[in-house]
Amino acid sequence: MALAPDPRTNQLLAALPEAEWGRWQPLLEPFDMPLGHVLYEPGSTLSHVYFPSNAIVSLLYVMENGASAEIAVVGNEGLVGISLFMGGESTPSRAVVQSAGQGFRLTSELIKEEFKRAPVLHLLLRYTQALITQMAQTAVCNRHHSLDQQLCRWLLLSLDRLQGDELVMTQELIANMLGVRREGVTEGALKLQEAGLIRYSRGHIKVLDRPGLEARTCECYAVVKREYDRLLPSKPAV
Amino acid sequence: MALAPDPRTNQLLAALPEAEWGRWQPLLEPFDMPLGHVLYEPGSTLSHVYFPSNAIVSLLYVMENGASAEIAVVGNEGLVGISLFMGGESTPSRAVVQSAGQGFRLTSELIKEEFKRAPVLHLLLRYTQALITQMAQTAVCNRHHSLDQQLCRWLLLSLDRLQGDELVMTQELIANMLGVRREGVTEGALKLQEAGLIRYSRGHIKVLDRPGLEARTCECYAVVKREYDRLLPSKPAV
DNA sequence: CAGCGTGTGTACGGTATCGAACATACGCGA
DNA sequence: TCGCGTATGTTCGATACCGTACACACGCTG
Repeated sequence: MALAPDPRTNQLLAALPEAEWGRWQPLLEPFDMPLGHVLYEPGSTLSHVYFPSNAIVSLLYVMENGASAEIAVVGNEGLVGISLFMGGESTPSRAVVQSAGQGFRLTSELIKEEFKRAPVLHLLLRYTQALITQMAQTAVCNRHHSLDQQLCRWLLLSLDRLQGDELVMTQELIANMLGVRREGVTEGALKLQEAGLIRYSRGHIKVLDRPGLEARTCECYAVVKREYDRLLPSKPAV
Repeated sequence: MALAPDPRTNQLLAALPEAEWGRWQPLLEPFDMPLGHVLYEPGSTLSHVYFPSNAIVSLLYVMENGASAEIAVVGNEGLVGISLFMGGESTPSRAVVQSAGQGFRLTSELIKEEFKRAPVLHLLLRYTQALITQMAQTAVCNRHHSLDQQLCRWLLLSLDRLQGDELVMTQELIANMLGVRREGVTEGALKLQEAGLIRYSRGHIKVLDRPGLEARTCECYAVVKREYDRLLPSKPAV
């Protein structure tokens, strides 16, 4: 209903070099962003990238039980849909308009055109997206899950990054990583040991029952692992 | 001391197309990663990107009071130093070897060579890095700061993304964003209103004393804002 | 202007984690 | 083999937040 604002209200569009701006300007489509409108759902393939002019969009992660946490906010300083040019096409999060307004959008084909020229980038950008997922999930996990669950998640993530089933790591250090007290890690580790899932002693942790850990952790571990597997298949690229 | 492992133990290097691999192989420098070694400090300009072979590196955010939280873990599935090719050169976090091992590294000049070809990318990648900072800081804030502080942070971040001093936003929605109960937001908002910092009524929040909010929030707001300002100066690029 | 829905205020016990203080115990090095 | 340093275990009260339940009250709509 409202008049389309100046596209260059968006600071990213405003910062475009003139050559690119000339190319993009005719392709930008004005787009209305009413409160609550969902720009993308977790896992869906994005059709556009969105440049808010005067709207705010929340990147939200919704957990299996329905609880949610905002991962980040995007306003006229940015864009919604980085996974399109990161190479992942989708993300595990949802984008919801949190404050109504207008913006502009560009089709996925056009934004991807801009990346055709740089072949190596894609690999690094895909990795970056996986890393971003890990960060986002860390935020969610910090908010919603118990220390015990987070400990399991942490052990599994670390294990995935090593060969073998043993970690050299004191509980004090783990506590630093998780941002909790050492005593809390001690109690959690005790429970895991009593359950026969791990065995540890003075800085050496041996994982005896990996599926058991996976059963005790929260969904966060699986979300991160799935994204790494999806974005970084172990085969060399063609 | 140990023999340098196969560079392609690192899955990113393994996934490189043969053409790139041929270019990179002679340039990769074997690199030892002893426990506790710091690959980069917050704010420092990176000299290399690191590809762990059998080590684990933690991306750690250390707060002003010394408390810390891990943002992400990197092992042989990835690399340390994305800010180099993201364009930001540095990050507010620290990278510490969490599990000793070896890896390879590439100088910043070489990795940046790979990006010379794609001019537009830089803008988008710089924005991405700012967004990543926001996510990381969200994780830290979730772990360490009070609901009251997080509420102030959230109001300020939202305000920065709008014009004016008013938000149209119910406490229920804010609670969803922060991942807390609605009642908690009510109590926090009450305190802010009683302190004369905001005034609100039925979904309309007016900010009366912005500096007052900044004084009440945690360092997280400033960290994020500083990174956005640094990475995305409002002037159009040349 | 009457009524109802939505947004806000309040109160309760329950619990996970904190902060601090201290007890034990493994295992390396002298 | 003896000690000492570092790693782990245990306890305590304090507190921030949760889950639930319910009361109030603004303002839109009929």
